[in-house]
Amino acid sequence: MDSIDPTVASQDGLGESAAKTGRSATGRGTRVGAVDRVFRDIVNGLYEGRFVPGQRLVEADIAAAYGVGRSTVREAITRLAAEFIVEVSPYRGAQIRRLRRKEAEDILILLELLIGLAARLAADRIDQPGMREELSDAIDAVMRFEELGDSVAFHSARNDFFRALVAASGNGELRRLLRSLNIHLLRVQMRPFGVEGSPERFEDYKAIAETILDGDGGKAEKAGRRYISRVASAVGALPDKVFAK
Amino acid sequence: MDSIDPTVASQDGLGESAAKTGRSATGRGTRVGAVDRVFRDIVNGLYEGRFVPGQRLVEADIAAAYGVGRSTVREAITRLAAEFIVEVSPYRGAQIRRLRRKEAEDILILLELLIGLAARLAADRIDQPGMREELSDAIDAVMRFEELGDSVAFHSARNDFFRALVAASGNGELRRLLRSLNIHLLRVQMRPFGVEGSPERFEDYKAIAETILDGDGGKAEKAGRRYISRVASAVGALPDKVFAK
DNA sequence: CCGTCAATATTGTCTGACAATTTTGATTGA
DNA sequence: TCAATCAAAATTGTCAGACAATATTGACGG
Repeated sequence: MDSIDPTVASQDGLGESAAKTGRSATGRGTRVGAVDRVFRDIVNGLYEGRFVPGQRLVEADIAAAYGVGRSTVREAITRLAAEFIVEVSPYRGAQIRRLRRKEAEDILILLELLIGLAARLAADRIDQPGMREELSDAIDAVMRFEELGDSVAFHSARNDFFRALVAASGNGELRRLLRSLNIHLLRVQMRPFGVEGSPERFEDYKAIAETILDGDGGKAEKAGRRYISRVASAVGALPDKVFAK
Repeated sequence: MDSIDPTVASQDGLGESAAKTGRSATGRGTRVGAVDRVFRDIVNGLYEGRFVPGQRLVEADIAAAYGVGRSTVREAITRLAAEFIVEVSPYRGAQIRRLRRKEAEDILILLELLIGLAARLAADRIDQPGMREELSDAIDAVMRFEELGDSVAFHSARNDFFRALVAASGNGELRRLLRSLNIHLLRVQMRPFGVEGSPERFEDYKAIAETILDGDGGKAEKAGRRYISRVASAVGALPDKVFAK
């Protein structure tokens, strides 16, 4: 019954809001079905703290909370599992993945490579119509938070910036790949320890954006990699209790 | 009813054989359930030509063919979709993904980066116990096919080699990431055109293995990247009809 | 406090149902 | 003949209920 701490919250409001926001994974702007609604809301809930790493997802509870059938929940969980957001063990159910230190390190190694690539490709394509403007807007939005502190709005702006960056790279598979790399989890797990809000990061964001806007692929790649490498250092300095196992 | 050409073959034999072979995605050697059986058999079927890119997967047909419920099929398809092996559109079902030229190119760009990384990391860790031997065996198995022509056994040996390579890299996330990059599809779609069997490739395999066994990370990375880059050239030279859209 | 075992909870899967939507095929009009 | 139209059929999306398999819990005795 009441299984866990930050339990599946309000019955309807959340699901509804997610339903309106969402776009289908299928690509076109299709209306979202019940599975999508549940899936999205759990991912969003992760960011909003309604679900936390380690939390168990009991099918019946979720079905009741969202007012959907168990098969729908099951499909949503299957998708979460396929993206490695949850771990499923047979007859023991799903729980939100909690990264071990080694896993976080491994992810960051890959992330460094991929963000570096994204930055380089983006720089090479910056003269594509609309590209420059979009990226420029995105970085401006981020930099506006340099004075202000950490906040939900900041995280959102920074997300948008990286989304724009990856989009600018023009490599669709890269977008997919980054999604299956669990940056979600990394962020959520590290967030309470202020890895990402610190002032020096703004230097990095600025450097990435400027080198890309200059069309300098080599420097952009370096800037991208340096940023992730610094995040990795910060993560490495975190105490054991942040990580699983 | 009878919807497509290479239709879901024999009723029982395939599922059974897959069931015995399989290991669960969960990590441990758990017994596979019905969903796993279907999922695996479709992926294997791809390699064996029983399923081809573009083919439609009708839930009821598959359920009947494997003797499972539709919900089971549905879960299997959800997993296939999450790994981008099939594309699902609402109310129009799933069909095996067929790569466009651009997608294949994008994949190869990423693959070059990731195989390069895998080779470098593997070289750095080659002195880990058992590592050297495993990789050595794997490359020997591959090279044994230099004289003989292309064959199923060769593909299997080469797969084992790369699996060993990635395992040697010690980066678990890299393994996952490579899985969600659709090398499956790339291979299957290109195979009829002999991209991978050609003799020059053996030079590449040898170079990768030797540099890793020497523990030379820099050279290993280069060798890995060069190999993929050559595959990319070959793929680039293929005619349009190989690709979708 | 520790092991044993039954009661309970939860997952894995099947079946059957029905609405929503797409696809197909027949009919009609130009 | 061809194209537009519309009903019939096929297929998917979702739910509910059922039951076996397995894991977890808690009571009991030592």
